[in-house]
Amino acid sequence: MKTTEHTIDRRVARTRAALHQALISLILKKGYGSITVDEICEAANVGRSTFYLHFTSKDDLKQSGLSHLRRQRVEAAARAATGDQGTGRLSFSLAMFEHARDHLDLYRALAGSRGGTVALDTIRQILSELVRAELEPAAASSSDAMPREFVVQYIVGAFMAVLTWWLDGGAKMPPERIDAMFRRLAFDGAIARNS
Amino acid sequence: MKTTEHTIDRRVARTRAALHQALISLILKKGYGSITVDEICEAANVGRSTFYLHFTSKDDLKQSGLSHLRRQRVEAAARAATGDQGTGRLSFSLAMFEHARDHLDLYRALAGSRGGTVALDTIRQILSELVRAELEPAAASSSDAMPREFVVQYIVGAFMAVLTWWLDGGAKMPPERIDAMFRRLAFDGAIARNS
DNA sequence: CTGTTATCAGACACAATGTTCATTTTGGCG
DNA sequence: CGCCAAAATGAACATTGTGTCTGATAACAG
Repeated sequence: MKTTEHTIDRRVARTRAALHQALISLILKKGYGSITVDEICEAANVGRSTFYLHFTSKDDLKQSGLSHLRRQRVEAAARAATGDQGTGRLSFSLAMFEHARDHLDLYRALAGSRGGTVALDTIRQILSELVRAELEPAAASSSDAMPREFVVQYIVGAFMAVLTWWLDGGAKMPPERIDAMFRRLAFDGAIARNS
Repeated sequence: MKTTEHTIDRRVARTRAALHQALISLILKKGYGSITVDEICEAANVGRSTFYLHFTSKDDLKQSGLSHLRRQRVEAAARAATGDQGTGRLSFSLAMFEHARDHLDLYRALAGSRGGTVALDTIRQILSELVRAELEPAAASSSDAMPREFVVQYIVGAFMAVLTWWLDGGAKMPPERIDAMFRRLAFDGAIARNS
């Protein structure tokens, strides 16, 4: 036997990369739902049988791409949380906006109004973990019987909506600006009290 | 010719109702994505050719159901806005939670974690219109260059997330309670300021 | 009752999925 | 370089779901 070691054959690396790239470019072009496996293969110049050699379905391909992202985000959050605490809480937010700016196409495919359900749900899940972890120490703050999970869902929902809006609009504002606005609403409330 | 009047043949009414009902019950059972037209027809006891006599596709059936909802919600919002202003702003919120409680199955199918993309997007759209309209008069409040649309997306995103969470958990808390928590976060902020 | 209209079952063409197999490339390594 | 195991290929195939169309049957409205 040669080496099944943990080095990856260049051929599989190229094939997988081509397929991933083809997918996100197709999502941007025509939305996730209507893409067929044939189209992905043609766009990636890969035989259809080869596709099924690596992934079991279109969704599998997508999920595979998302697992990378999950690892990256969790690491980044760990760094942000320990590093500078000057940002107060919600340390994930700025890092996320910046990461999105640096990989615009990827994020537009994943969290843009195109892209469908799967990615959104996964990202939501990742963020929920991060926020939940951040809220953990502040257990005392949620005093009057407000379930912690409620707050988590509220924040993550708001963040995702804002992120999607920013991406769909072309991500023109700088990440710092969006982040500042998001934190402002999260800390001080979104609506001015009437009286 | 008889009458094409505006009265609807009983057979048509029964068929359509059966199909709509079958759809939401199937969504609850196995999620929207994997449902086939065949299954819908069998569940509704309707011939497949008859299905295509009324709707062009699965999505068409879903959209048709949503258009009812849209009309209802817009009317309800109009009533709530003019009626009692005692609730402050965000008058749509309580009405929505109550309506959801009264039609639990429907809402669990549309906004639960099952149900997929189409419904969520439509509901988000409806809510955006309502919030946008409510924010209109308070134009002055968003003083320092915070785009109004940003606030709209933030609020709607947070609301949808909270609604979904409540529904997926079985909608155990009373609407008033959820509503109060939502308003609290929206008005006073979700995170306690550090210092 | 009568004519209109909805429903039905079944057959059809079509598109996409996922599997299998024999054959050809190609990257890794001695 | 030259070997060979692993990867890629294209073609064929069975399967499932879609959407259309037919002629026959049943149910409604007047």
